[in-house]
Amino acid sequence: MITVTLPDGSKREYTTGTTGGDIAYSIGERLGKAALAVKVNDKIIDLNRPITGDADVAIITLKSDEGLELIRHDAAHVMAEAVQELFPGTQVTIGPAIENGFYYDFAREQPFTDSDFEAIENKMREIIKRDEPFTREEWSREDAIKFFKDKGEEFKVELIQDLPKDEILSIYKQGEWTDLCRGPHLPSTGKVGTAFKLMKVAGAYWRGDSNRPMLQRIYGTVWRDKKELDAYLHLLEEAEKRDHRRLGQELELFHLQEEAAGSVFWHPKGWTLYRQVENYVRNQISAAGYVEVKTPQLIDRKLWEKSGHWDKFRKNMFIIKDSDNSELEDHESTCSCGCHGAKDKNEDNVRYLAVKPMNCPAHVQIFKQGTKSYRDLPLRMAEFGCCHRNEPSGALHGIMRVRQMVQDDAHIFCSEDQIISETKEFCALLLKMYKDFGFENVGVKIATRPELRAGTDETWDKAEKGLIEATEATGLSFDLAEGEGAFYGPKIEFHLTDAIGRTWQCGTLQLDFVLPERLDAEYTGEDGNKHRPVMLHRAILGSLERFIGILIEHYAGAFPVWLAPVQAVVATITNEFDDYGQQVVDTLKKHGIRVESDLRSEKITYKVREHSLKKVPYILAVGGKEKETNSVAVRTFGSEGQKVMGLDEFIAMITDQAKMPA
RNA sequence: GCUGGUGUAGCUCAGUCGGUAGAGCGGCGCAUUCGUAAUGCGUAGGUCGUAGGUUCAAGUCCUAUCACCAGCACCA
Repeated sequence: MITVTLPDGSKREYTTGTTGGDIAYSIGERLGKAALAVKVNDKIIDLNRPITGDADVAIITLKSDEGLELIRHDAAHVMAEAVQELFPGTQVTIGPAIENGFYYDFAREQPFTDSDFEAIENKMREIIKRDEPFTREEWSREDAIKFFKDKGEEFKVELIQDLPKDEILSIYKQGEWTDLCRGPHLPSTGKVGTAFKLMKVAGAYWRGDSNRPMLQRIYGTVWRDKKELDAYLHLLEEAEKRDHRRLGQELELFHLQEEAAGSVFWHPKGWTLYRQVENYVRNQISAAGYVEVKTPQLIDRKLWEKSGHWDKFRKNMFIIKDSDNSELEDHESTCSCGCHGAKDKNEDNVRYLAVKPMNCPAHVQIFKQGTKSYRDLPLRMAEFGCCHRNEPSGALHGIMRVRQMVQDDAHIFCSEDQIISETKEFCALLLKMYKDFGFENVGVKIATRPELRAGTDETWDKAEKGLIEATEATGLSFDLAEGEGAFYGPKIEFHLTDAIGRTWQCGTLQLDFVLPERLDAEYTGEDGNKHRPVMLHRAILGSLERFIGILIEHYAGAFPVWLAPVQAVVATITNEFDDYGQQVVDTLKKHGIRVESDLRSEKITYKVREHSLKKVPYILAVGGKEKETNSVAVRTFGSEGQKVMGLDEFIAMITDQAKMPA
C-alpha cells in the first residue's frame, strides 16, 4: 500500500502501482473524466503510469495552467501527425508548448504557406476526433535510432544521439504515429479540444543555430474553449491598434522611409514627446549626481582597436575611409577611366574613422583628462549619445530596433567597493523613473560571459559575482541569461513588454573591468598609489527611440498630460466665437500649455471626433456661453460629456497635470 | 543575415484569364455657422517599390534588387 497526500492535505491509501487515473476516479467520476495528467511530488506524469511509493499527488485538469500547457503540447504533436499525413516526406523535429500555444519545427523542401493551414487544421480535427490514446514506451537507444533512421527522420536521430547516455528514451504513440518525447501527455488526442487555430509559419534555425539548416516553424494558439480562443484573437486585434508604427503615423509622431532605413524622421509632435522624455531624464540624473557631456560621432580606428570594439564589434560599425575629397573630385573631373573610386595616393596613410556605436571609449577619454583621485569617485558621466550600429536588415523593427539611436547613456567610474552601492542606487533610480512612465512590471535578467569576449576568466568571475551580489542587495528578483553578456562585461537587463507581449531590453547596467584597463584609465587612491577604476555602463531608458516606441504602445497613444505633444485643443462652436477661441489659446500658451486651435467652419461634433481620435487630453469647446463667462467647456479624453469651468480654473488644473514628475 | 509573405493615390484597400488604373477616408474649392465622435455638393491626386526581361500588349507573368511585415539568428 502507498499513502497519497492530496493538495488539500487529506491522505488516502492505495495499492502500490495504482495510477493517477485510478486516483482521480476514486475521488469522483467527474474528476476522473476531467483528469489530464497527474502531478506526483511536483513532477507531472501520464495518468496511466503507476505510482510506486508514498507521494504528494495532484490531479491536473484543464482548470490549471499546467493542464492548459499539456493540451498545447499535445496540440503540437497532433499537428505534427497531421502535417506528416498530409505532406509525406516532411521530417519532424521539436514542438513545444509556448505562451498562448505551441509551435512545431518541420524540415521540408517546399515551403508551407498560410493557405495550407485550413487543410492542416481539418486534419488535426480529424485526429482529435479519432481520440487516439497516447501510449508511452521505453526504448533502447539502438532501437530508437534504428527506427527513426529507417523512417528518414535525421533530426530525431541527432536528438537521440545527443541525449545523455543514461537518459531513458520515452517514445509516445498516438494511434500509429510515433514520436520521441519526454512527455507527459494527455490520455488521448480527443482531450486537445477544438479551441485552436494555426497562426503563422516562419523560418527557424535547427537548434537555434544560424549555421545549421533552417526549418519551417508553424505556430498555433490553443485555449480551453472557443470563448477563450475568441477572446485571445480579439486581444490581438486590439493590440494591433496600439502598434507604435501605426500610432506613430496616425498621431503624426514620426515616419520611416526606405532611403534611411533604420533611422527615425521625428515630426514636430513626436519630437515634442521626445524632448519631454529627454528633459525628464536630464532632470532625474542631474538630481542623482550625474554630469552631462557630449562626445564626437566620428572617432579614429585606433581608439576602437584599443577599446576592443574593432575586434569584437566591427561588423556592427559604420566605418568611413577618411580620404581627401578634393583629390577625389580632381580625379573624377580629370579622369576618363570612369572609375569614380577613391584612389588614395598612399594606401599606407589611409585613415579609417568609425561612427561611434557606443559612447564608452569617448567617456574614458574625458575621464583621462587631467588626473583623478579617489575623491572624484564615483564619477557619473552621462550623455544623450547618438550611436549608429549597422544592425542586420531583418532585425529592424519600427523605432524599437534602429540603426541610429540615442542612448540615455552614462558611465559610472568608481572603485570596486562602490559597485554595490552604485548598483543599488541605479536600480532604485531606474524603478522610480519607470514608475513615472507608468511601468510597474519590469523583467530583470543578469547576462553572463559570452563566448566572444575581452578580459580574463578571473576578471569575469569577479565581475559576475559582483553584479549578482549587488543585484541581490537591491532585492530585485532576476533570471540568469547565460552567455548573453556584453563582450567587456556581464550585465543586468531590464525588459519592458510591447503591445503584443514581445519583450524589449531597455535599461541595463554593465559591470566592466576590461575597458579601464585597455584604455588605461586610472586614479590615485587614498594610499597614494595608482588604481584602475571600475566602469559601470548604464542606461535607464536604453535608447530613446525604443523606449518611446514602448511608451506609445503602453499608453496606446493616449499620453498623460505631461507627455502629450498637444495637451489641449480649443475648438469653437461657430466662427462667431473665433476671437474668444484665439484669446483662450493665447492665454494657455502664455501659461506654457501646448495648445492648438481649431477654428474651422465645421460642426463641433466633427471637431470633437477628430481630436478624440488624435487622443488629445483636453478638448475645450467655446461658444456664446463660454465667452460671456470667460470659461471653457472641457471634454476630457476617455470620458463622455463635458464640464464647463472658468478659464483660470482650467489653467490651474492642467498646469498641475503638465508638471514633469519630480 | 536566413525562411516565408507584402509593396497600387497622403491613408486603408479593390483591381477577374495579361487588353486604356478604381473606392472610401483625407486634401482642395464652394455652400453651411451648427453645443460634444463624421454637413452637403464639386474637384484634383498614380512612371502600380526600383531595374531588367517575356509579350502585339504587363499593376497582373519571369529575373534581380530595395524596403516593409512575421518569425529565426543577432541586439539598446
